[in-house]
Amino acid sequence: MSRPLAVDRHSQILQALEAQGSVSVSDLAERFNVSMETIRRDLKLLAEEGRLVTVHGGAHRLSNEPSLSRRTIENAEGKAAIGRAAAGLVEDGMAILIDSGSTTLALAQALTNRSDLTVLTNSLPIGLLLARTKTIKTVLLGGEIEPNDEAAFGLDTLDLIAKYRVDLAFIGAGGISETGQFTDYTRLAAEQRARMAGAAKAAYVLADSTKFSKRTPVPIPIASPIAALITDHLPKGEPATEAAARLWPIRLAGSMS
Amino acid sequence: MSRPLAVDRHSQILQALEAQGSVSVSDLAERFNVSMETIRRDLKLLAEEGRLVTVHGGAHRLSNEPSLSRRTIENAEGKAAIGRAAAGLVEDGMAILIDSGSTTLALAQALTNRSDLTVLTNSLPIGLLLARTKTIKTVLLGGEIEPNDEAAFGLDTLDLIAKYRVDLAFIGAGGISETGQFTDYTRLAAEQRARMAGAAKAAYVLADSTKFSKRTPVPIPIASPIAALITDHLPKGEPATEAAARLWPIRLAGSMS
DNA sequence: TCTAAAAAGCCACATAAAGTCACATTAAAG
DNA sequence: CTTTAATGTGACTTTATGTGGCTTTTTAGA
Repeated sequence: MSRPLAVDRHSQILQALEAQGSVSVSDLAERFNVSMETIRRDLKLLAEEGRLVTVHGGAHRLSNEPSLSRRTIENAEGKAAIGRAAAGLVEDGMAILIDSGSTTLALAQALTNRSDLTVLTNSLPIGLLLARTKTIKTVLLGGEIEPNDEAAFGLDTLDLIAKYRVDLAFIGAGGISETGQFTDYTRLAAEQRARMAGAAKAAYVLADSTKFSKRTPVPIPIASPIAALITDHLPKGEPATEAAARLWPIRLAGSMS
Repeated sequence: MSRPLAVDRHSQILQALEAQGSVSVSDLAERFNVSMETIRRDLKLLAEEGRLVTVHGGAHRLSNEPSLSRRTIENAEGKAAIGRAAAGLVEDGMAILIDSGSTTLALAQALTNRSDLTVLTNSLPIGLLLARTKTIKTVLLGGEIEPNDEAAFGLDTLDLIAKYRVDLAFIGAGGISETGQFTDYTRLAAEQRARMAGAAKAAYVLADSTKFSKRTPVPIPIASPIAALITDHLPKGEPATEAAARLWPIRLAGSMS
């Protein structure tokens, strides 16, 4: 008795997944006349290759993962405190620029009860949040959307930044290096954040305490000195903490309720 | 006896939430033939992931914004049918432009299981939806955000549109005049939609049947002839229906389930 | 405004489907 | 004929769902 090829089954599983979005172990076992165990082994294999995600009872396509919302949870309290502190710097009538990221999203949240502001941002969640207040004029800096950040990056975004001049800019960062420099994941993102800082009369960097122990590859080439680094607290013993404290003025956000 | 996948239920709950704004535990329990307790556990899980908020008796969207969501409900089935029909025109590898609006949002929804597409849009919900697929490259046409439309309009948006050339454009409309012309609420929006149509090799207008009885002040100055008007059905007796049928090729979207 | 019935939520426990792992079996390859 | 990779089997564990008792919230009537 000849045995059907396993690879055929694998490609058919992927095809079914493409068509239906999800598949169940029991259905597949019946369809291919193999045991559920075999199907499970198939799915496990394909999952290790990163071609699907297994769930109880079957598997579904990768996608629709709440990448941003999960990050939002990390040190949510500290970020909220930073957001409130940063919001305190914003005066009525100002035009400000808010970078993408979970910490800057906390700032946007803190601004929702304000009015008579113009906010520029490249972040979709921030844009949506502020536009819905209907009291804050919101400008979205368009461009190619980076799914993980849920924000726009690219040539178009850089072009748009260059067209505006704002009072304040609030910039995020991927991490802080041992030398106290702000760093980012990609060359493009680093450059874009630097340009954002350059478009404002005063630029603040928002980075919560977890950033001091994160290293990302690209330094953000900030041209003009920043007004302050706003953070929730300074982790002791980190080389990044002391280096940053020597380089930038630091504002601590009281992380009370 | 095999059990249906829980993840499918979860995504359907989220989808229902997207369309209706809120869902009730008892309705969902009946719809999926599971106990209310199971639904509660689902909602609790999704709430912990930050994808909805639970309330007594059910759940609703976070950031609940009525202006768009209410419109979304109006003739939701017809719009979904239009979305599916329009999605059928989109081939792999294409670059397309999707205008803002509830009807075009239905198109975006129908495209979420596709890949190898580039989509340009000025709508924040559409941009967010498609970017999260991670398989569709999404470009957001930035500009000033109009809160009611949750989309970008303005000089910046027009500039960005001019920089791109796409295969297909799908345009919305505020209403249809007695002479069969598409109309809009503001001069700017009308101009912008016309430019969008002009940026594509072929432009389709998506307008559901309720639009034939709506009159909005500004005609959309479409320069090149559109490829077709896609609608769910043609209301009888409306002067706009007959006028539009004389002016544009019409595609009817079968509004089956 | 107060109060009682109804609806919804919560929790602990029961159960069946799904998953895991070790081992047996079988077909293909050398 | 032996080796190897794939698949099946059965014992056991984990997960998902349902059920019933009890608490909380909502609603409606006095």
